[in-house]
Amino acid sequence: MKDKINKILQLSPDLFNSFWNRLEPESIPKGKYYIKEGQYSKKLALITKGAVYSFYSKEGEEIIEGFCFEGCFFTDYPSFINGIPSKKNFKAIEDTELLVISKEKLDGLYQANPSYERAGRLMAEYLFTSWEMKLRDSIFSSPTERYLQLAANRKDITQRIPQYLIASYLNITPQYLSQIRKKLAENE
Amino acid sequence: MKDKINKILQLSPDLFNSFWNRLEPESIPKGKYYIKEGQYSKKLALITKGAVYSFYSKEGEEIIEGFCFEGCFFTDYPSFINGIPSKKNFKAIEDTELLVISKEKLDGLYQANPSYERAGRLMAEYLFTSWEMKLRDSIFSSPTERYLQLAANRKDITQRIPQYLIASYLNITPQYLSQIRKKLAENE
DNA sequence: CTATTTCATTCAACTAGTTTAAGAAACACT
DNA sequence: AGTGTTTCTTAAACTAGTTGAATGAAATAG
Repeated sequence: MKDKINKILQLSPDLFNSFWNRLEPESIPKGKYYIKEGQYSKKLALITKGAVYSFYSKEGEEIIEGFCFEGCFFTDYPSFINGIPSKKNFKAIEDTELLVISKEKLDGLYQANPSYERAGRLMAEYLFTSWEMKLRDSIFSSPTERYLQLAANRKDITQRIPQYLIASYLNITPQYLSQIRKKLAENE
Repeated sequence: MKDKINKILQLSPDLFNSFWNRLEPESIPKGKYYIKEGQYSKKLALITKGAVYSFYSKEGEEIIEGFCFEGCFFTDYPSFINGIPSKKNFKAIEDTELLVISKEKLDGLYQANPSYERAGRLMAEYLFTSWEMKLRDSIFSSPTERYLQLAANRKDITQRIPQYLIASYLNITPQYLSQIRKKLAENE
């Protein structure tokens, strides 16, 4: 996992370890919130075990934005970066173990060594470009197509996550997802 | 305009000027492409005059992602950052004047001074967070609501941009936008 | 200043996705 | 095991948004 992460950050082994040693363990029990909308997200969290999903709430409904599994960093970036209240929520799907670093400590690293500045830039660029791809995908493809892609490329999601959450992620009702699955099964 | 830009980049006056002096003028005539999908986007461009829009093409249709006006930086970021072919197009809506910097020169700056590294990070973070807001907006609001927001907050768009492009931006057909406008006008 | 193309509107028929409501299946808990 | 709870499926009625075709208005070219 460390290797996978440093592929993005491109830090020297020493600097990477120094970053890693500043991470502190936390845990979230299944079904519990880690961040609620309105709160300030002051920590960057890495999942070492478990799964978390992020969602907006609209009229009591959860509108799921994404899922995070082992090896994935998450935080509410607008809140973390700009110090504004978070507009979304993060909740554990399973019992989850984290390694976290506070905004202050991270800023400390940025100032301590330009390599961290660079790592921060690479991270933001990485997030930004993956974001673009997600947006493109959601514009381009119908729910059926997106479900097919998910089933093909993201077994981690389709196998670990209940269907009504997947429906919310695809931005459709569970009933409609059921209908899609039925049609796909018929055409086998 | 310079002030507005350096509010994001947070460079010292000297470093900002040094960056600014590396920019080179280019121009795009109305209706012409600046980047076509499949090409490599190797420059970051700032609009000093005119307007540009970016779009994906799907079965011959243009699906508009966004508009850029004076003071706005644009490039295909995934292509620019990761050196992959661009998946979208950029075309001038009006005769447009640019200031551009190549990826190589920008990387040169990053290496020359950590302040640029920091500016790059701030830029990527800024883009990333505005992206999130755009995505949230498009998930949350109906086309009618989004049109109302546009009409209220983005006169630059509704006044300068033809309606069929706005429809594409809202991800609806021009016919439906017409219908929306009619209904809104009736309820005045 | 007319001819041509491009843009905006209207309408009717259609399709994709929602809603409501009900039953079936899986799960959790003494 | 059996009972309550949560998840998944099915179906019918509905709504939002599309398609296609026709019409008029505006911009552009020659």
